[in-house]
Amino acid sequence: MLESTLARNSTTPPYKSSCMTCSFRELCLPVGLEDEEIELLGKLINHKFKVRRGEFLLHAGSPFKSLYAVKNGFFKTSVLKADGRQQVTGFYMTGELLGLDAISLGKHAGDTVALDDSEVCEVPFNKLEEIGRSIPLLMSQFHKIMSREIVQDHSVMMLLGSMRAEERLTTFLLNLSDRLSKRGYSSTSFILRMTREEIGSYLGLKLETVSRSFSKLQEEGLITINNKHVTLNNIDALNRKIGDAVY
Amino acid sequence: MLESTLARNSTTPPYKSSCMTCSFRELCLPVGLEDEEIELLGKLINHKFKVRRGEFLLHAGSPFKSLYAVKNGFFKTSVLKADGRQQVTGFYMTGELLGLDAISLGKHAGDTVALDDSEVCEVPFNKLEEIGRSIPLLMSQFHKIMSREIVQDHSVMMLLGSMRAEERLTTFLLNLSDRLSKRGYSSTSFILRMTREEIGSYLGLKLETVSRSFSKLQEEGLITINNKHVTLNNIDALNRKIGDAVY
DNA sequence: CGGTGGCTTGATAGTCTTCAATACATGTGG
DNA sequence: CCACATGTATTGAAGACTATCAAGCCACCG
Repeated sequence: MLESTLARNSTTPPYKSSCMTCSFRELCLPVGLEDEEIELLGKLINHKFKVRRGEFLLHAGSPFKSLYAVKNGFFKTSVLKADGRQQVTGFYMTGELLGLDAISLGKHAGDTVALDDSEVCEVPFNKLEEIGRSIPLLMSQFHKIMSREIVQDHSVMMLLGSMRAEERLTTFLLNLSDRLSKRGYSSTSFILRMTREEIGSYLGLKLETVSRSFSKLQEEGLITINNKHVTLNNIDALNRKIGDAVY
Repeated sequence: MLESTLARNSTTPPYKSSCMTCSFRELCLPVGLEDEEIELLGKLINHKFKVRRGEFLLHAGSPFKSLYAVKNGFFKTSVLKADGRQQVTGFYMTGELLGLDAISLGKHAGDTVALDDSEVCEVPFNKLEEIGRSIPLLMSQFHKIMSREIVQDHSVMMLLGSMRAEERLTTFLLNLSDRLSKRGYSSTSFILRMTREEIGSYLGLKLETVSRSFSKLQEEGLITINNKHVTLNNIDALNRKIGDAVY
């Protein structure tokens, strides 16, 4: 809190806005904007803060004021089930927007927790809507991002509704691989930031089933798994594994 | 096509716009708008057409140009799975917006089919974004609708990920009941517009399991089911059935 | 009124969960 | 820096739930 207040009050050096210099602007809200427009957007983001591993960014029920763009790091979102346990609804990495589900009810439906030391850019939502009126492309990009969230949720629904354990896990790994490669990381070798239980919660499986499925994929030679370190040995074969899924 | 062209060219009588006279404007895009603003919105909607039971409103892959507000009737949306079969992703009734998932990719991800004789209002999306700039509340309402879609998808994900057959079906029935009552219909007695197979596809179950779950709920005295006609005999008990779901 | 698609119900098989025991990893305090 | 504690992961065996296969029934439409 103190830190951010200081940051806001300190005179900004003759320096491009935060969005302008962000290496991930091609993945985030600024997509397609002119330089001056990105400057404007950057001025919205007067809070930019760190969230350490295990810390909450957002609590269920807290009032909605801002969206949060992930600058770096990794987050999970979860909602509270009737029985008191959490269900993971998504994992978020660099350039992705957190808090979209809160717009409708004016409060956050679930918790958002950092799974790795992270940094986020706070985007006050009323201001985003405000400057969106003068920057049509920004508004369009925002709509595309919301729509993308819906599309992704639909594909998760498809996964949960019609795939079995191994296929779900394979889909999950390929999705991570794809998103990581878009951000300049290896598509074949990466670290899982979440636990087996969190993966299971997201995929509608018990942690033991996740573990067994990992082992099975490894036996088949498709992946190598060592604790949290995964290597995809044959992405084509993994893709075929999903495509062939005939029920 | 011909019909709509005629409609557009014909001189409109001295008459309130379509949204202004629509009895469902409190459920739709006009929520919270002033009369003049609703007039403006109404002018966007120059297409308003019928879709008969079984007919397609939208085809997977077709280019995205408009959203469609359901004026009356009932729709299902579905996406094509890798194995060539369809998975139902949602059911839509009066006042709900169709096509939100197409914004991101510029084309429709799945099919939209009428399950009952229906009527929709076509909302050209570029024009919606355009007049949204001068009507902030319209834009806000649109954002809330998109966000609501995300929230709903998350609750379906929760359902698919952690509930068993009877609980899923109960949740589904209560959801229908709630939405119908908001539209002035009975919350305890209604007709299912979809088949057991479509319900199953949506809930991640086989049609036989849906049928068995219906029978089970009936044996327990919670519902009465007669083909497509359902009566909820004890909504409180049904709610408890979900709330108690401890895994 | 027959046909077709939709629905119900039974028996069996497959998949995932549950319960349980063990092993491993990480991080904290001595 | 090591030891221990706790959280995390693997694996086995038994049980629960849903899918599958199959037969018959029912409703609706032409």
